[in-house]
Amino acid sequence: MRRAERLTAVYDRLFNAFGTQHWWPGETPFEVMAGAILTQSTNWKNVEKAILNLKGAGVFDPDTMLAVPSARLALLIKSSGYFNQKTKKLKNYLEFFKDKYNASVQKMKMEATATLREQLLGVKGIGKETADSILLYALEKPVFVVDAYTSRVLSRHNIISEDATYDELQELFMDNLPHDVKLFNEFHALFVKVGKGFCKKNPECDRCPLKGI
DNA sequence: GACCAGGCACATC
DNA sequence: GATGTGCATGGT
Repeated sequence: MRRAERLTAVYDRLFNAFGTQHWWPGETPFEVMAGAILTQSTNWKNVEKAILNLKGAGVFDPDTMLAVPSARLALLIKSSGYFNQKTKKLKNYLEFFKDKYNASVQKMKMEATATLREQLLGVKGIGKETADSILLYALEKPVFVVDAYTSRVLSRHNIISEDATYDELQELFMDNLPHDVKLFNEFHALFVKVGKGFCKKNPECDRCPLKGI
């Protein structure tokens, strides 16, 4: 089967099994941006607590967050783990967001995708997955987000090599699927869904919707 | 009480 | 370029 057909088959099976995932689980683009950093190597539940804390403290907007002393910010996001590192990362990002785009999502969206990605990757603490998550889920740019689940699920089902790189995986999707924001949004979310569930451990793959694909 | 979670930067070879 | 390590909480 051709690459494109194979990927479409994967998508169809996942979508038929799990349906719409309603991602990203954040209310605003800014919440997606902050969440993308906070969820690095961290369970989303722990991130939700951190975001609730930030909202509860009344500091969940770019200007206020930048002004909050790092020690206090770290305490507020404690539940998300790596809190000292993430405090720096958040502030680095917020400085960039404010300096370059006046903390305006609308202004940011007007910039070319390739330029945005370069700029995001230039922010210390923003790597490929975080940059792409912000591009797709906050700015609605057609960029495929790769993560540990994408690689795990696809390699487990012998669709890609176990040691395929981020770039290789991203190209696989970008070269073989229409650059559609809705499709990329749903597809990534479905990988997380199946990765957390049936594909987590080999034995459970018996009931995996991707079995035998 | 291990083990892992929607990464990333940095050091070292 | 590949490989190893620190960062840290909370759920299973």
